Amino acid sequence: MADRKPTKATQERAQRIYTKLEKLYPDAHCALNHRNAFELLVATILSAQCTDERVNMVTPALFKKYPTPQKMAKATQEQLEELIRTTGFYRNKAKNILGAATRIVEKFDGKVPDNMDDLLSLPGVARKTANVVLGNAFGINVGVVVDTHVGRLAWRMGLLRNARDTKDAVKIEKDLMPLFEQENWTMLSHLLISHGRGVCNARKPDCENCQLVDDCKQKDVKKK
DNA sequence: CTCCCGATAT
DNA sequence: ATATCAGGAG
Repeated sequence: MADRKPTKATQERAQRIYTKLEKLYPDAHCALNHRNAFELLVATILSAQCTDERVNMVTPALFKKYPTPQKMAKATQEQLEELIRTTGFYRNKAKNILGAATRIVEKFDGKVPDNMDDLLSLPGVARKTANVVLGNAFGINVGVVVDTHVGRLAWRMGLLRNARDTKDAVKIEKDLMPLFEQENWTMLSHLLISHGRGVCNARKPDCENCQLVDDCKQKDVKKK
């Protein structure tokens, strides 16, 4: 458990990266359309292994029919499945949003919880989804949202202690937290995701047009 | 670890 | 054909 502090060089690189990203994406924000915490919670559950663009195609009809936890809790799983089918994993997701809505009504007075423990008690909600809701719906920075983009970028930019952790979201989160100001944690994931979607994508990173190559390991890998 | 799973890019 | 997309549960 050699949980050493990050090196000063890593700290400085992290700050440099954040500053550049902030200038590149001054209006970075949550790309999942939502009007309140409940909609964001549902949209985030639906976003698993699916583009947020696709999620935004199904949520208007979904929220029109089931705008509140109370209404959604009265839906049948089949009704929900039909509306969310194109997001993939639709049986699990329908069961989870139905179960989450039901639990919110029964245990949380119809309101989406604003703390980590209660959010984690909802079906289909783990740390990533909880961090999204806390950060974007409640403005609470208790952790860093680690999704596939954040994990990939964190590794490419040399912000992880060891490359083995690319699959472990919790370890990635623990590596990232001390490198950035807590008040910036939510924005950090928006910035990394913006860059990860547009430039530093998984398939074909556009290193020629990347402003961060100097702080990136991927450029060496790509030199084939 | 496996499974869930449709849509899109390559 | 294969990889990937704001993951989570068993």
